[in-house]
Amino acid sequence: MVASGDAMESRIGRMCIERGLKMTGQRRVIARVLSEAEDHPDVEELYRRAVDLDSRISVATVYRTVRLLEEKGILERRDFGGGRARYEATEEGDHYHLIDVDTGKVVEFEDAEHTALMHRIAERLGFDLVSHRLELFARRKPTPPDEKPARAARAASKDGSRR
Amino acid sequence: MVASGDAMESRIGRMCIERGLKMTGQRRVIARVLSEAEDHPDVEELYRRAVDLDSRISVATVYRTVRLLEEKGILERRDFGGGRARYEATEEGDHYHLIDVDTGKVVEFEDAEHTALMHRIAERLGFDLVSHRLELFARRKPTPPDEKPARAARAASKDGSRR
DNA sequence: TTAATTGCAAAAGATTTGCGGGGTT
DNA sequence: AACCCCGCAAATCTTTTGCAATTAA
Repeated sequence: MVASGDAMESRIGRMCIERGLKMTGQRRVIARVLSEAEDHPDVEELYRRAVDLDSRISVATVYRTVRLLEEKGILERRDFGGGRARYEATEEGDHYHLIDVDTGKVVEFEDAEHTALMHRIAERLGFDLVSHRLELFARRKPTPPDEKPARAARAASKDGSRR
Repeated sequence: MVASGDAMESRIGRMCIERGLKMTGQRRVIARVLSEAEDHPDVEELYRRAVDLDSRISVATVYRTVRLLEEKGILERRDFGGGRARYEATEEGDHYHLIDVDTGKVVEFEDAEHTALMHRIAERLGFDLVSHRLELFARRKPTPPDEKPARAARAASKDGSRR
């Protein structure tokens, strides 16, 4: 058989191959879109981005692929309210999301203290923690008129899919 | 007019009256079902329980009522996974949910430390916390063979709606 | 009386699926 | 060649809504 060079394969594309998934053209495209996404797109948005790269892709396939990758642990499904599921690549270490209730922007953050606390709480109740889910809904703090405007938050601000 | 005694009104029924909602027969029934619920039923389940008390109720009305009560702050909508929204009466103080991944049972718990931490985190990111959401998914800890079996957890164990 | 509420069934929005054709291993 | 995957459209599932009839205030 022909040697299949992974050289041009996206990060998620490589993960698919590692897990022995059959790499079709559309999977490669979707994997690339996901690899390049820095936000938390929903299926509609993934579909738009994928079609931009290759028009021979249907929403059904995006749904099927996103589902498959979630089962394989490559993707994680999120619910930020708004009816549609949103996705992001699985990353090392837990991180959480703060949703700006006015703009819909999503800010990611880590907090080891919180993670540890979750384990302690489950423990206290007689359980082993399998996973947990945390979302903060918040409003940007108004800048006090007398102080110099606050600089941008250190955490990355990632917007969601289009409205 | 005839004096309308609240005496036989359910707890949530009284809250509806306080907020000036028009009390129809179906609302009274749904309010009663909600007042008596000790779990986190979804709309289907609420509908079943309501119909048991009065067959002249439609699912549409349950959907409409549950939505109205949520807007009025009387109910809170929950998402424990599984596709359908689930509801519980708003209570004093924040409490959270641990879902047993094997049985679907829901355990409620409070944790002031966690609540405080959430405010601190939002603050740190430059936001005012509006609300937050936390769910633990966990598995009951196996009883070590050498020790006497653990007694029931102190927290109340509430199951969800039927599967 | 008057405006709000209800039932019914149709509509909507998101996601899944059956099927015949096509691509990957 | 064998089996998996794709596109399409129809099907599901949950929740919402238009409309005419009914009811609380």
